[in-house]
Order: sequence, then structure tokens, then C-alpha cells
Amino acid sequence: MNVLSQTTGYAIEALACLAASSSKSMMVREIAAETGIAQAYLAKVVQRLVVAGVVDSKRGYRGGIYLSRSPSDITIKEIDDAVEINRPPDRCLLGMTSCSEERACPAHDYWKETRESVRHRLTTLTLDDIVAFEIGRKAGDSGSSPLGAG
Amino acid sequence: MNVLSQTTGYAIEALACLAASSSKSMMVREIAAETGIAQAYLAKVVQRLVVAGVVDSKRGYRGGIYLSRSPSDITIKEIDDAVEINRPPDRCLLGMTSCSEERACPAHDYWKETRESVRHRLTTLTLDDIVAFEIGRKAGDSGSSPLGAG
DNA sequence: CCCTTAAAGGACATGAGGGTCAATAAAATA
DNA sequence: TATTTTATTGACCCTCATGTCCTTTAAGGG
Repeated sequence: MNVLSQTTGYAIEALACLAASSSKSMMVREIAAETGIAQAYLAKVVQRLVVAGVVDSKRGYRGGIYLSRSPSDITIKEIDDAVEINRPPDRCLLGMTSCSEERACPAHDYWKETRESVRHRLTTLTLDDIVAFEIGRKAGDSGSSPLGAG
Repeated sequence: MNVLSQTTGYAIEALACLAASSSKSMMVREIAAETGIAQAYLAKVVQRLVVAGVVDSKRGYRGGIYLSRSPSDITIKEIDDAVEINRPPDRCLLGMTSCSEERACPAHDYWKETRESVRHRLTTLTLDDIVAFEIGRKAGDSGSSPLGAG
């Protein structure tokens, strides 16, 4: 049971790394080194963020990428949408293809509410929250999560 | 955002079809015809259910498959476990590999609770509930779901 | 203008999920 | 026993997510 893909996870980690950096701009290579994500693949992921306008980029000498907005203004949902292009529609909770809005399966309404709840979290959570997580992580801290036990 | 795989969905539909049938036993071919699932693939899926002891089978002339227990005694979770062999562990809500129980991401606790809620639904919901769904479907009925709006 | 540098982009590799097809094994019946 | 029937099994194919490698394009600095 997964919500965001591993690739979207990479995007989040990379952007959090960028947002947490003291310098405004970073090279993909630096981010890859810090996060441990494979550089060549991360470059492809970053490309999608550039296309979506989440980050801006500059080529060549002294090039790199930088956030197009404040971290508090970039939601996880937005990052996910940027990365997951041509996303297949959500399946029924039970995986049944015969389940539809008109003829709901026994878990249909429950699942609809749950999906909506998750979607709400994703639009509420911003890069700032992730940065706090990353900082805490480096400090060996186990500080409380911004959203609590939900 | 998917919970059960398409293949598990096939298993549920097939078992519901079997449970709803007036005859105790059905051939895979019949179930495939009624559900619209590809026969050759359904045979493989059914095989996993046989191995897991959810259904029994008989080969040759007048052979077929039949439920090993009452439909009210077969949970969706059990079907899922039977089908999903070697299932990879659940990812963090945010897809971050660096998230763990020791150093939780900002959505960790929330996601843990949500996962548990879904798991509970899956262990509560039985084949009987699905059969009711299928029967209502054939009748063009839009009857209420056994579990309500959750 | 030439060289270096870093993002952009294309070609290809790999593994899992979903799916097909043909061969094999057991069960009933003629 | 021979034939039919149906589950079982193995080999193969397609698509997609993930990932690597190599070339191309733009931007600065000498």
C-alpha cells in the first residue's frame, strides 16, 4: 500500500536538501551526493520539477537549480503532480475494476473518504515541514512531527 | 494510490462469483466467462488461492474449484495475502526511503494510523459482503454498502 | 573564440506485474 | 484401457518504473 512513488520521494528529499541549503543554488551532483540518490536518475526527476515550474535551472559554469518560490509555498501534492505525469487513475480499494461511482463496492465510500483525507494532508504539508524533518534527522533529534499523530 | 493489486481484485471477483453460484463447484473457464477475466491468467491466480487453502480443486472430467470454507469465513485480507506472495514492504506515505520508526517523517504517525484503519477494514470485510455487492450489481440495484460511509 | 562546466535529453538495461500459449498431469467415463 | 476433460505448470511476451550511460546544449571564464 503506497501513496507516493519512490521517485516522488526522491523529488521531496532533493527539494528539501535544496531548501535546507545555505546557498540559494545547488548542482544536481551535490544534491545527489548529499541525499544518496543516483545522480543520473535524479537529473531526470529534477527535469520534471523544472518543467512544472517548481524549480528553476541554469546550465553551464556556475549553473545549478534553485527553488522558484519559498519552501512554505511548495506543497507535497504539487511536487507529486510535477513528478507523476500521466498517472493512472486510482484503483478501487479492493482492486476491483467493476467498482464505480454508480455501483459502489462495499468499501467504496470508506475509501473515498480515506483518499480525500490523504489528499488533504498532501496539500497541507509543505517543503518547510520536510526541511524541519531533515534538520532534525541530521541532529539526531527525534522532534515531534508538525502534523502530530493525525 | 492503490491498496490491493488488480490481480487481487481478480481473485476477489472470482471468489465472489464462485460463492454466489448456485452450484458448489465451478470451472475456471466458467468463472472467467462470467467475470470477463482472462482465463489463462485467472487460472494462475486461482492456483495461488489453492496453495493458500482458500479454495480446493479437482482436476479432469467434472472437475473445478470450490470454496474450502463458508464465504463469511473468508476475509479480503486473507485473499490478498494468498495472492500477494513476496510483497514488498509498505513505503512511507511520502515515498521517502529515509523515513523509519526511529526517525519518523512529518506524516509518519498519520500514515501509520491510516494504514491500520485500512488493514482493519480488510480483515473485517468477508466474501459474503462482496457477494451482496455482486448480486445488487446484477439486479441493477444501488443498495447501501454493508460498511456504510465509514 | 575556445575550453570547461552543468543541465537536458536520447538510448538502453533491468525487474516486477500482468498476460498468452502450449505442454503435462490427474480424474471420470466410455 | 483409451479418450476426454480440466487443473497445473513452464516458457515466453509486453508494459512500466527505475536506473545507467553517453551525447548534446547552453552558459561563464580564460
